[in-house]
Amino acid sequence: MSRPPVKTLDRGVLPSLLGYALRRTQSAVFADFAATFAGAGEALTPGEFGLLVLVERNAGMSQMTLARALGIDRSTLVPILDRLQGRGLLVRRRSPTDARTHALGLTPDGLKALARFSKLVKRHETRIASGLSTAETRTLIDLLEKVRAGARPYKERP
Amino acid sequence: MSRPPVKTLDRGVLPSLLGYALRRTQSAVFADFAATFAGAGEALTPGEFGLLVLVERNAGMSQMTLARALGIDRSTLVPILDRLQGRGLLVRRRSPTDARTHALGLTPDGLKALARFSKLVKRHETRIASGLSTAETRTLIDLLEKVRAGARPYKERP
DNA sequence: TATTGTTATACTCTATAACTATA
DNA sequence: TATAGTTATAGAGTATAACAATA
Repeated sequence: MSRPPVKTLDRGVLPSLLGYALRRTQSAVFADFAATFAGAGEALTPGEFGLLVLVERNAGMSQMTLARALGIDRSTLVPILDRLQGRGLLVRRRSPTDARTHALGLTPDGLKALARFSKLVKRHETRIASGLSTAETRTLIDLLEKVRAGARPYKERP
Repeated sequence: MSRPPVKTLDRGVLPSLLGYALRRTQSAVFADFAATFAGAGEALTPGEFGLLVLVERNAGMSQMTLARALGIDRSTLVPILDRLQGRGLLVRRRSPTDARTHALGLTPDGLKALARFSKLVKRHETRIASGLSTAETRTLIDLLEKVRAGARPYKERP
């Protein structure tokens, strides 16, 4: 019945395996996020949640501004907004001051949904941090920020 | 010149923002990995590196075994192996004991490439951990493992 | 001329379902 | 009947290049 064990890259292969630990944890956390939402009959990705929060806190922002804040190309953003708009959570309004841009905003439904989503995210955050003390969680976030600071920026200046 | 500041979700929105910190750090680390390889004229993703290490350490393993170890569907694995095989790094051999399966292995070129890749990954790992002491790095990996343990598993048993 | 949003196009990663060869 | 690998297909995330509208 039992399969022979597979030698993984857990140990010995690399000095610290920080990147690997990060990837595995991130994957498990993503799965927990999805499971938390699915269990409540909702469907949302962490990226969509982040986007909605950004739009809620910066009502009227343009797609370019949002794309920059998310670190993605403006063309990538288009189908993502299409979907959220199709779900009735978000609207593109014509900016009165610059007709080239759209003023993004949440619909009343979007605001209600975001309130529900935030509760689920809190539940999710509580679960993934359940093995850690408050101090440990604080330490973890601090260390993650230090790692982020040490990583090379996305685009090297040419 | 300066753009008005965008309110992000850094603070106040959620209890701990662990998931968010994880995502941002993971993204920066991924970018550093890519930049490290691009800077050396090589191209490889963290996932491809992990796959190569797995095959090197488990020569003759089948695609199903590898897919399970990677946590992906067997159909997802096919084009990934196609590409690595197309680059001459990996081979699918017919298993002598079970003709349904392929015995995976690295080519001599694949072994040489993996040695180069491993040096680059060490360089990358050193850089991303450069802001941390050895003890902090150890702590970070331990805390990440605790988080992973607290997250719900991918598939709930039905 | 430069910027914004969109479209067209192209990869990659991911999955499910159906097919084939084998067990 | 069950398993391994493949293919067909589809959805999402990512990008670059070109285009129309507007500044």
